[in-house]
Amino acid sequence: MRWSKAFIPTLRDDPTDAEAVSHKLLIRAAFIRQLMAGVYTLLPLAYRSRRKIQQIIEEEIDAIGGQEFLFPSLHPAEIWRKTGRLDIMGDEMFRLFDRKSGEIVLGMTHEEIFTTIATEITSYKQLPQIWYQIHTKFRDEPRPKSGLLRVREFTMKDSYSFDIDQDGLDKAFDAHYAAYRRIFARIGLDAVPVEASSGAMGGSGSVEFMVRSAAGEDLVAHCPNCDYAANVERADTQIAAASDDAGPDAPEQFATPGVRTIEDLVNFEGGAAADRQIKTLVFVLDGEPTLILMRGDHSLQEQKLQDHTGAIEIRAAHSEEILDLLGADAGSLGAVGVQDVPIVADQALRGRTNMTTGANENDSHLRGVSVDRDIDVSTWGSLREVQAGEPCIECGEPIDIFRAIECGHIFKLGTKYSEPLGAMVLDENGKSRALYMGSYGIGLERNLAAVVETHHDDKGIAWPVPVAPYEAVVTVLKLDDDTLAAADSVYDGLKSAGIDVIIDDRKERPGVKFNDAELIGIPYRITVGPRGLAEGVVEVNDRALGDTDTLPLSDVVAIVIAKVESKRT
RNA sequence: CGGGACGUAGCGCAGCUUGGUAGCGCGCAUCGUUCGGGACGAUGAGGUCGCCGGUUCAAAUCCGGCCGUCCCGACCA
Repeated sequence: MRWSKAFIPTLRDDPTDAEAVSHKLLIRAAFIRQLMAGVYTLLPLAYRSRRKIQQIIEEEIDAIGGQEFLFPSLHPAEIWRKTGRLDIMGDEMFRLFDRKSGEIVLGMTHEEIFTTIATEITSYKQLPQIWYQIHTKFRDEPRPKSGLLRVREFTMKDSYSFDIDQDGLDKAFDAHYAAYRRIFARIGLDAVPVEASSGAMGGSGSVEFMVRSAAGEDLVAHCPNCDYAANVERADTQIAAASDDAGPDAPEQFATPGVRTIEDLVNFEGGAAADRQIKTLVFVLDGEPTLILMRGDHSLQEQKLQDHTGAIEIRAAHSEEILDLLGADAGSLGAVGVQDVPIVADQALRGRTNMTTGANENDSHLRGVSVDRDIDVSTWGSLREVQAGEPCIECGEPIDIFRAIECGHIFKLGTKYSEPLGAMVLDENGKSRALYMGSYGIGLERNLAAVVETHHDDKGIAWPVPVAPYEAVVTVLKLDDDTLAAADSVYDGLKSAGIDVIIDDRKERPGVKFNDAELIGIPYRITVGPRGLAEGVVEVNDRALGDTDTLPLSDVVAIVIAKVESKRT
């Protein structure tokens, strides 16, 4: 490619709004343009990089026996209704109607649709199968943000495994786990596998691949000692042994004027320490008001509550609903004596005695509450969010928590989709059995942005060679016949060796060319100028290291080829 | 869904308070000088001021509605 003919409209002004670094750089360096909220055009540079990510993914999924398909994005709503996910997905699913008023949805994932073809698997002899596609997904995110990191239309590699039993599923899952580790390593991402919640996907287990980054939207609990890692939506917590005194025979009500928060009650004369308080939250789970009880110093993890209860729609109750239900405002709520409302309690409250909680009367609390004696708990669960510094569930050492970008997610689905959709096969005994399925996803553009988040400096992007839009740029410093001829010989030599190379033949000053190449992040720059040519040399600059070597013109092609090939994965 | 801000040339912005027919920087075009780390001069092209309505002799500016975009929150009662 000749830069003078390429569409690379490099900008030099930053967008005003502070956002993810990758977003700013991808805009400034002419990789992407926004079309509307959460929808982006990939310009040629970005598309080149995305295709390389795609190529790596295809190689690795093919290597574990994957077969590539192309499924439609338009789905009949009916199929989603069959598995119940038309409702579960809610507003996140784009919906439209065709000319016959037929209800259509845009695919946000493809478990149902792949399963329509999987019904054609009829015998255990055809198993196992791994099927995948790389295609567009549509998700009407409530709040798209951070450029390519959270969007409404994006490309996903989604694969699905079909097996006769759990053992087969485990093998397919492990194969994907290994393939994903190779994919992220090749792309240049340091992705940590972590235990995760399965959320709306359902199933028995899942692992997310997390890349540490300040721009990430997920929080990962990680133990530096034993390497335990889990999304905080899922991370287990240790239960500290409590040594409460028995307290009185019955709760005692006492006046607490103006006390509204846990903190207030800690500081109130005759109040209680935070870990001796019961925090009462009101949530509406699928329309049903429910009390959630937490220890005063603990935070509810909503995803854990959702996973525990199986609720689809979950929200905090409004203040009027709370008043209506319990007769008091938030700040004075409690579960003592509450009979007609489900009560979900965190396991940290099990067996606790002599606790303090709200009395369901404004400006009034109860002390001497024994949980087992005084509260009619419906179910117990692990509901609280793990905090940095608390003991690791595996080894007891203090854990740390870091922000991360979810770059891949793999699920064991079991028969959740095959049963309602009738994807059955006959086993060796002629018995009909539902397929065991797994699903496995990687968001390509998010991975592209994650690479930029983790590979940049004050000059711009520094692409790893395997995903760089161009592996090398030949920068021509002066457009005279001799310099151009020398530069063209380098360019042709690299190109014919299969190097992705671009020649910067623009009529620009050298400084502009250097800065643009660095902003865009091309890994190797070969600088060809009259000054060097007089000595028979050119320069090779390494974008990531910042090093510059001076090399004989006659050797430079072979050396750059060797450099590039050593970095390809 | 709640709160806040913004929408003016390809991009980044000023002008609006106090209404009088639109400007700055970058970029773009032409010419000249320069040119191994974001050059300079001259000339020039480019705008339905988000959309609709209202007030007014007159609206980018004031009022109302709508649309769009961004940010914060979505919990700790």
